[in-house]
Amino acid sequence: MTLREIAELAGVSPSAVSRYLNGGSLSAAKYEAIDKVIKETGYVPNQVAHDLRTGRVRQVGILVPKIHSKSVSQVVEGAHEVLAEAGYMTVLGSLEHAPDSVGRYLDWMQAYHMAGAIVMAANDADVRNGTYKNCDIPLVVTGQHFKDCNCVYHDDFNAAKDLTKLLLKKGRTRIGCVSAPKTDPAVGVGRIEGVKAALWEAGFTPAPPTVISDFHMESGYEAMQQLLADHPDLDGIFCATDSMGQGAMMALKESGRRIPEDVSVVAFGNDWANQVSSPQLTTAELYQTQCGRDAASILLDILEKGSEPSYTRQIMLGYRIMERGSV
Amino acid sequence: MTLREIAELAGVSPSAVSRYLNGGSLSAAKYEAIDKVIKETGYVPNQVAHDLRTGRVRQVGILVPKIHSKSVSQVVEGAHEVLAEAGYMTVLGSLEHAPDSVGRYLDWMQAYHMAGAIVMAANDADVRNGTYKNCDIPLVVTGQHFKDCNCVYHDDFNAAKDLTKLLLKKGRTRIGCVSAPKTDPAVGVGRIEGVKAALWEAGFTPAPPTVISDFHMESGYEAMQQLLADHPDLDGIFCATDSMGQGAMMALKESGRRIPEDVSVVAFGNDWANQVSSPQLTTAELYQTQCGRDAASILLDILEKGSEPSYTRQIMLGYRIMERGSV
DNA sequence: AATTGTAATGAAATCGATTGCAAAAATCTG
DNA sequence: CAGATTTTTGCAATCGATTTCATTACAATT
Repeated sequence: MTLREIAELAGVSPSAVSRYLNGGSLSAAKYEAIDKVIKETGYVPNQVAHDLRTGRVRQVGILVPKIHSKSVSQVVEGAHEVLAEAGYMTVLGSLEHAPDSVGRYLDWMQAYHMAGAIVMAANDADVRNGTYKNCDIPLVVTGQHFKDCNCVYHDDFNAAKDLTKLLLKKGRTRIGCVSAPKTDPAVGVGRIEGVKAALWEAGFTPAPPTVISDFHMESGYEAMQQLLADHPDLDGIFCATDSMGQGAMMALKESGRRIPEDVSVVAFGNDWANQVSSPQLTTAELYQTQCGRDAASILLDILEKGSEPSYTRQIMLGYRIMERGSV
Repeated sequence: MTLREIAELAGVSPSAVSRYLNGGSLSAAKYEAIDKVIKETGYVPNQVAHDLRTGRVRQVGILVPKIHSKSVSQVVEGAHEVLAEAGYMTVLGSLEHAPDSVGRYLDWMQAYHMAGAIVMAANDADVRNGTYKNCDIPLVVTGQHFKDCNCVYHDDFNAAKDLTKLLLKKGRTRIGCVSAPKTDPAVGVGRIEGVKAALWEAGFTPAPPTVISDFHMESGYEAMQQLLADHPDLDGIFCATDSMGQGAMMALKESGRRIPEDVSVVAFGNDWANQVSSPQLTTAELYQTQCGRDAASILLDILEKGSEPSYTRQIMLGYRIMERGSV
């Protein structure tokens, strides 16, 4: 069923049908005739032809490091919510099985003339080699702060600082860290900087002993064992993510230490698992869903309100400390 | 930059450029000339125009009840993996903020002439009112079994039966259930049927006391309290999902019962939280990622191999019982 | 009744690719 | 080397919409 066929059936010109669909001056008689034919035939306009002619594609790409992860799925959910509301489709691109394909995905999205894209920046390598710059659709980066680039990110620094202050307030003075790979600037670097800042302000000058782990619970478990082997007297542990925090708690309990009597533990993410572990794990909650919503809103601002695209918008989101039994 | 401009710059006809892009007889000299111009200008063919002309859109829609959920994100991940590999984009549609819009999404996907769609059927209302039937792009339904419909689903019945047999093997004879709403045929009905079948075969004729809960931990907690109020002597609890299982364990512990000494608990889903709770929760793991992969593969079979579309394919996936401390 | 302004109408061009077809060029026969 | 065969080539039509523009119809004004 094409627009032309509808026009013939209704005895009008194609232009009239187009005006029926998109609004334009049309006599009541013709309107009715077209309406009737369309209802009868169940005609649906070909969106591809529409998009080609108008040059506007109501699709937004979202690039993520992987899909099945709490923070990622929350950001996607937030973005989808806002985009769907505004009539845009969300097109997914995951880097999990093709880690170096940010450029390929962006090319693809440009080829489709998509309205814009949201990029969850897991690492900043692509920013350094300029993948984002020479892209002629509007982009918003999430989870990481970059100069000259629309972005929505979390206050990892202060959240980590507050968690550390909480450890100090509980009388902990020998703090150790289970960190994440440095390739992730926000998680692997920013959070540890927050810890250091809190310790520095409290007068503890040497940097805290830190072991780098790779996000998983098992790896957090091993990292904790290593920390304990080198520094058996630690009494406060900062973990960069919840799963590593849970792994660390396992190692601590296994070593005979009591939480929080002997050691306090804090982590990051507010996963629901933290409520079922014993003790419950104290964490900082980041507003991931809001992050996705805000990224989408920025995009819509650029697309719909036609606001200055060269002006870069940056949004830093807050956090919430969830104090639980582990401190 | 359009194909025509490239043709002019290279001094050839548009057809030649098209042949360069899509493969077709072309002299070496012309090939080189076009290649040079394309490399210099960074030309990317307009995919929308391509799709309009060929009538083939390399996009597949995936309809989900919500995005941020373990099982959903796993299915999406599996589907995306297979689709991306085959050169298709994954377009997301979530029903969370527009519960009744399965039809609207399908219309949208048809308007875009997408290659196909994967539908995670959270409830079967849409099947009953035929939303899926009068859709002229190929569909694959996941998570639920339907006649005359491509689908990939789990063996909820036997998984639940095996979990129940495990309870029986541990000497539990007074079994209670925390179930899910009946609007979800697989989770809310199929799993309980499995429990009943196991009990029946073991000679326990009366149906087990069952309270319906709505998936969340809090609601599982309340359901368990109610079960205990009505049947204080229960010694084995079957929960239809992990989160409800964790809620149930909380209620049991709070009532002073010891797990697994006084009561055994089993649930469904193998969430990682089950490893950090104490005791660790025994569950059945379903292969959600595989479910997504299989759904995508069925679609690709229909699209690429052009296999009989009227022939419906049905795949039932297995499961794995993860026995842990809660039994 | 003549004039002016506004609303309605459809023919034709356009978006940016692909493709059938006939003509031209190159290659292969004997 | 003429003739048959195959490979290259570009013109023009096409996919299914939108949109400009010139024209017609109609109502309002003087």
